Amino acid sequence: MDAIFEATIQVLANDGLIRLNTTRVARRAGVSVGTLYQYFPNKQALLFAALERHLAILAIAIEKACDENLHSTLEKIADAVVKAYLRVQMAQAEISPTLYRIALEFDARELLDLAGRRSAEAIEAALSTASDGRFADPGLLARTMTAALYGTVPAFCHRVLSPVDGREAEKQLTIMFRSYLVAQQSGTADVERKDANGAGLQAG
Amino acid sequence: MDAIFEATIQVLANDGLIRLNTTRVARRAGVSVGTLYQYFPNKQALLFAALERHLAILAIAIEKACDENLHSTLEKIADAVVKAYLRVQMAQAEISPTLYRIALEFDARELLDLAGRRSAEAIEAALSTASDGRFADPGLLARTMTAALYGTVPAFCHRVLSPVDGREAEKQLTIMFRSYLVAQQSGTADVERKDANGAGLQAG
Amino acid sequence: MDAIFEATIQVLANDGLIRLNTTRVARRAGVSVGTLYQYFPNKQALLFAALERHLAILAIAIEKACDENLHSTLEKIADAVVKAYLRVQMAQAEISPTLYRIALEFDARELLDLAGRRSAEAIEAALSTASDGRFADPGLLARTMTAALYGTVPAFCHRVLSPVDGREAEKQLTIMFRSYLVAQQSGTADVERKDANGAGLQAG
Amino acid sequence: MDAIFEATIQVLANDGLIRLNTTRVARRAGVSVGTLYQYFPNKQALLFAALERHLAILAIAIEKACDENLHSTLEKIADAVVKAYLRVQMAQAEISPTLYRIALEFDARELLDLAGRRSAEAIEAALSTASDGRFADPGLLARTMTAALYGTVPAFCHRVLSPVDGREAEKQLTIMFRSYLVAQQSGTADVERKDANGAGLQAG
DNA sequence: GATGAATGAGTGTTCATTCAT
DNA sequence: GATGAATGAACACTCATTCAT
Repeated sequence: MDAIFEATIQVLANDGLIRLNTTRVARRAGVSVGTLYQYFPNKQALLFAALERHLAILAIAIEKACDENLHSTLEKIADAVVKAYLRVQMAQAEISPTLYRIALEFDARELLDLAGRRSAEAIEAALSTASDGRFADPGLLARTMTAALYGTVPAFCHRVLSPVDGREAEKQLTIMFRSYLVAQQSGTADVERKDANGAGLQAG
Repeated sequence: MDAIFEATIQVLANDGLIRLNTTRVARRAGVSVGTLYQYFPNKQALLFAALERHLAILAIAIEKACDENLHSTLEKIADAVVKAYLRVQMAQAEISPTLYRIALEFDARELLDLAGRRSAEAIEAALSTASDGRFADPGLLARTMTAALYGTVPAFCHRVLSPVDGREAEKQLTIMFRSYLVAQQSGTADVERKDANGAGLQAG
Repeated sequence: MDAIFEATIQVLANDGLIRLNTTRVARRAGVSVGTLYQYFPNKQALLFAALERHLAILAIAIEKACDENLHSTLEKIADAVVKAYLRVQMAQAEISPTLYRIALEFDARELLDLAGRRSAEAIEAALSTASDGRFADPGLLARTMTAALYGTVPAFCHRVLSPVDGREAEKQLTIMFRSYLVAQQSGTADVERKDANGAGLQAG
Repeated sequence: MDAIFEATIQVLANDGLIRLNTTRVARRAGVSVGTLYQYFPNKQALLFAALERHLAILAIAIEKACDENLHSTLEKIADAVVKAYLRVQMAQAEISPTLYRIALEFDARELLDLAGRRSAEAIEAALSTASDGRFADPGLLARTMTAALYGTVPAFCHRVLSPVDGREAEKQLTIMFRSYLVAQQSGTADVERKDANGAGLQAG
């Protein structure tokens, strides 16, 4: 039932994870607990579904941004990726910290990995076709960027709720990503020279 | 009792946050629940104490790294900060994701803010005395770096457990930080030009 | 569930207030604790409900006695009120002291006030229509009588359990009430002459 | 230790019976729990001691009032007894309801009986020597008066805290007691004629 | 005699899950 | 398929009492 699903999100936003229980979700959805358990085997499944959808929205946004920037410049790619990610996070600011709590509370490694992999692949595709640069290992860069993006933002997004602060975050992150890409491309950093073919961060 | 404290960390590492309850912690510490409650007023206080200690160790490590790199080059500062942060996180890899779960579960904003502020101030001091560069707003850079560091690593550190992966993470993060600092200093990024006096990310 | 309600009364009578706990009540009612908490939000509510019912029975008994004695003589009114009150108390002799313990343990002032007010109003109505007397302030008398009745009996009813002792109590109380009413009506008491318009005891 | 005893009264007045625990009492007395348990075998003994003292003060006050009114008139005896009882209750208004809670909570029948018996005996002595009346059974009257006094007042004294209300209570009770005595003496009440030699209320 | 840290049974309350209707 | 009453294990926390120092 889609109503149950919506109710989960609403309860999460209004009452928080601790006060979320199956009865409350069912009541909000206008059904009985029994019905809820006919659609979701248990509470965890319910929460995972909510997290899964949030991550899917995120991945789709990044994929779209990358698709629209194939054959574009590095600058534009970096800008688009950061902007796309932050747009979604800001729009779901109410629940996204809670969703990350779910990811930690239960072991949602797979879910995070999947979303991370989709994003990293999309970014890699964009970087590989960039009009103004080539990389030894675009996949490494893509995974690192994804890790930084998925890691940095949510941990702080409960502190970056206002549009103003969100804007600042976007600018600084954009600068960081752009300069990272440029640094890796030109190969001027000592460290990079030695380790360009390392595994990098696992995106996810 | 220090045994209670140690037991909390152990239970957190072995059983996870959901399965952590006061009785279990007490039993592991070899004392009774009553004794536990003589040292900690409630469960939250117990968990906050664990988180607080972890964050203090982090902040101290970064402060030390910065103090040792006053009047140093930007490269060395970036290297030292990243290395210091990761050293601590890798050493506490078992529990640090769980500790961050605590921070989300209960509202530990203050604790995080304090640690973030200490780190940002130390980094700012180092950047301000850098031998090879001046910044319009070193505080902004310091806060952004802190945010990126504190945000990126813990969300993924349960995935970056092995020393090998830890090394890779260190390299990529170092490149990112170095190039970010250089980009901000030289002022070549379009975005930066427009927004150099923005407030940036709130570190914490 | 009515079984839960009955069980509360039984546990109160057999084990006393200190040994009454939700689990015991539930077991006695033949249900689980969870079920109990579906009908009563918490322990206090459970106990208040028991007290409330007892007080309602009392108030109804007095109201009925007064209604049946409108336009009757003072003697008959006094007799009827005392008899009605004592009938109920004797019938619930097992639990009524315990119920008063509840009233003291938690703050049940409102509940007591309500029952007292109902009784006082009924008595006032009867006194006002008495065929053989007029009073300056029938409300004052009614409130004082209520206070004396509600106060005197329960504090001692665990000592006045047997029908024999109950009978004695009834006689003495009846004499006291009758003579009080007569004294107030004829105005022969010195004290009364000075204070006939005082506020009297708050019934409840 | 007398300090422990005082502390019990204070904690009872400030924190109430529910929040009274041995540790708190000991701390307030400036001693350790261990010391407390050297003077009182358990918590109940501690509370009984407090109740005992309160009841003793009450009994002494009534005894004194009666002693001063031997060979006096019925009116004066009634006045003196009511006044003496209320004086003590009003003076200890803060704790007396709580003390009665103790009496109900634990089984303090003996303690109450003792105080009641002392009061009843003193009243009987006064009534027996009254200059203006003789009674078939002064002991019965004395016990009934004690029961009414001990019963009526405490149940309502938490509602009759202000001196003003206390005064009103005193007046009405005095009228009731006086007229009761007069009624019994003259033997005009129908009920009384039949039952003058009944056992009456057990004073306590 | 005094101390106070340690004990652990006991309490109120919650909530995921089941299953008879 | 839908319901929601019933379940009962689990948990945070308290406090009377003990006993080694």
